[in-house]
Amino acid sequence: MNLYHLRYFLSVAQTGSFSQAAREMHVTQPTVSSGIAELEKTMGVRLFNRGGKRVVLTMEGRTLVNYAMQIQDLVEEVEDHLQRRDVLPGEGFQFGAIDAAVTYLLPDILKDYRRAYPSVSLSAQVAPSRYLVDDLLMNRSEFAVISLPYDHPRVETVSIYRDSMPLVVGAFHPFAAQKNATLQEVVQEPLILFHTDSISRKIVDERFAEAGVSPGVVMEMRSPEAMRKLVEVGVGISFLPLLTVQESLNAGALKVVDVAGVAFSREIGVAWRRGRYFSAAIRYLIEAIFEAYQGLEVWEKKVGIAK
Amino acid sequence: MNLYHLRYFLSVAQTGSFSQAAREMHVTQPTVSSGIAELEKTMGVRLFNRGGKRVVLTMEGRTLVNYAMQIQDLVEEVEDHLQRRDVLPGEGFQFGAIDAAVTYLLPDILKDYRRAYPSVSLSAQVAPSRYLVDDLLMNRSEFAVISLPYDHPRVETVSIYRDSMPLVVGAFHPFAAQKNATLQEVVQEPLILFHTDSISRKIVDERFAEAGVSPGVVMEMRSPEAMRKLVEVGVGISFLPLLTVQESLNAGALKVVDVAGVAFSREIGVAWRRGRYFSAAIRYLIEAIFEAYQGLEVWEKKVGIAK
DNA sequence: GCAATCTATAGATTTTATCTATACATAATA
DNA sequence: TATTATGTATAGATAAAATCTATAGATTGC
Repeated sequence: MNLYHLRYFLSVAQTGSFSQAAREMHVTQPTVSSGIAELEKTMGVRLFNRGGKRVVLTMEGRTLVNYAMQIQDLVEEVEDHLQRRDVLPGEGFQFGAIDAAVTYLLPDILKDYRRAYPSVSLSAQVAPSRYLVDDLLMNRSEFAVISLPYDHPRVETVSIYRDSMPLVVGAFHPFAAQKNATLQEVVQEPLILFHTDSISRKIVDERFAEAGVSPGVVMEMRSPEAMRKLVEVGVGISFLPLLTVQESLNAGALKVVDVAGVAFSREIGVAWRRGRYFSAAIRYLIEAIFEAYQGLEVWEKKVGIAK
Repeated sequence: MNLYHLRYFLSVAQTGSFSQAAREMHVTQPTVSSGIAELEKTMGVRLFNRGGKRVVLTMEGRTLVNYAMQIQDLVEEVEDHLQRRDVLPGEGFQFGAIDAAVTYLLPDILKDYRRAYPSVSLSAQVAPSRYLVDDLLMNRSEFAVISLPYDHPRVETVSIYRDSMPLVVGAFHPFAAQKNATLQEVVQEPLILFHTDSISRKIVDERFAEAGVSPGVVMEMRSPEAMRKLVEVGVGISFLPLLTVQESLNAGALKVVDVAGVAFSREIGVAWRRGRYFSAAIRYLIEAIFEAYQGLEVWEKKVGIAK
C-alpha cells in the first residue's frame, strides 16, 4: 500500500475513469491501472467493476474510499502543520533557568511569549546551573539560562546579562557605615556563600585566590533568596548578585560595600547542547530573550541563520 | 512521504534509537536513517535531536507521532476490514427483482440474509425484467432476478425456478366448470395479458403464434397482482404465473383451466453483467438464492470457483 | 459495422528504497 | 585520558518499485 496509489484510487473513484484520473494526477493511464491493480492485489479484493464507459466501485471499493479519504486528510493535515511549524495544542517544551533568571530576567518575556504561542505549554526547570547543564546533555531541556562561564565541549553558551555581585551587608553591620572595606577585613567577617558547585561561588573563590586570602565561610547555600534573608538579619555578609538584592537595597534592608580593588560579577547566559535543532516555537523564545538583553548576533552566528 | 518511513519513524520515536528501530523493523540502520532523513526533508523540519546515546523527538516530531499513529491505525484497520471482507456499517448494495421474485421467492432468503449480514443495507429495485437488465448494464445493480430467457451478449443468466403459467379464470366463469378448453375457445374470450415488453407476454405470444391463432386482448398490464384481481372479478381471463395466483386458487377465487395440448410456463433466473466481480456480501446472497432453488453448479461454473 | 474511447499488458526506463562497507561522533570504561 | 563499545551519517552498489511508451483487446455510440 502506497500513498500515491491511494491518491490514484480516490481520483478514479471520483471520476469513474482510469484515464481521467490519470490526467488529473498527471501520470499516464497504465500507471493508474497498475496502481489500482497493486491495491487490489494486496487487499485481495476488487475495488472497481470495469467494462463500461465508466468504472464503478465495488462494496469493498466504497469501504476503501471511506478510509482513504481519512488517511489522505490526515496526511495533508500533518504536512500542513509541520510545514507551517504549527504547534499541536497541548504540545510544549522544557527549558531550564537559574533562580535569578526566572525571577528577574524572564517574567516579561514569558508573558509576551504566552501571547505569541498561547497553545504551547512551557515547563521551566529551576535549578543551579550544573543541573541544568545535565538536562541539556541528556536532551531533557531544549536550552537553559544559566550562570557563566560554563565550559563543556558539548555545550554552547551566549552571554545575555552581566550582573555585578557586590558585597552586601545588613543595614546595621559596621561595614554599612564605612561604605567600603578591604578583602582582609572581609575575610575576618562571617561569610555566607553559594555552595561550592555553583558558578557564582567559583567566581568568588577565584577572586580570593588571586588576592591570596581565604575566606572564613560560615554558611554555604544554594538559594540566593535565603542568603539575602540571612544577610538582612545579620547572620553574616555575602557576595550576592545585584538582581537578587536590588529590592532589599532599595528598601534599605541591605547595603552595598565596595571592596577595594576587586570587582565581583557573574554573567548570565543562554546555554544549549551543541548542534541541537530548535523548533520554531522554541527559537522564538530564545530569540526573544536575546532581543530583550543582548547576544542575538552571537547566537545567530553560532546557530547559523539558515537554521 | 511513505508509509514504511512512517513506520520506521514511529519505531524510532518509541525506542529512542535508529539502530534499535532498524532491528525491530528488520531492516538495516542506514535504511532507517535515510527514511527519517527523507521525512525530515519533505516536511522541512527536524524530527529528532541526535547526538547522544538516544535520539529525542523535537516538538515537530511529537506532532508527527500524533498523526503517524492515527494514519497507521487507519491503514491497519482498512487492510483488516478488506481482507476479512467486512462490510462497513451503512454500506450496502442494490439488486433488481421482478415482482414475483421479491414477493414469493426471496422473502425467506432475505430474512436469513439480514441475520448473516445485519449491517448491510439492501436496496431492491422492483421492475419488469428489461428495466432491471438496463440497470445491470449500467452497473447500477449488482445482479437481478428476472424472467428468462433473456439473451444479451453482456448478460449471463442462470435459471432458478420454472413456474407454470396456466390459464386462470374467475370462479364463476363458464370455463371453471369444464376444467379444460381449447385455444380456439380461449381466443374468443376477453384476455388480460402482460404488456408486450414483458418476457411472460412474449412466451404467451409465441405459443399462440405456434398454434396459428391470435388472441383477443382486452387489457395489457405490467402488474400481475392487478391482473389477478381483474380475473377474479370476471373482467377477463389470463395466463398468470402459478406463484402469483396460488393463494387465489387455494381460496377458490380463481380456477385453473387446462388448455389442450399447450403448456405455458416461464422461468425465473438470476442475471448479472458478464465479468462482474461480486463482493463477499453480495455473493453470499446470490448463493443463498441458488441454494434455496437451483442452479448453484451452473453459477459456479460461470463465475469460476476461484472467484 | 466503424470510429472513438476505454482498460490491460509487455517491455524498457527511471526513480526509489535498501544493503554493504565505512567514516565519524559520543558515551561509558579502564 | 586513552580505549572500547555503541550510535548515526554517508558513499557506492544493488535490488525493487514505479512509471513510461507502445500496443492489444473491449466496449460504447454513431
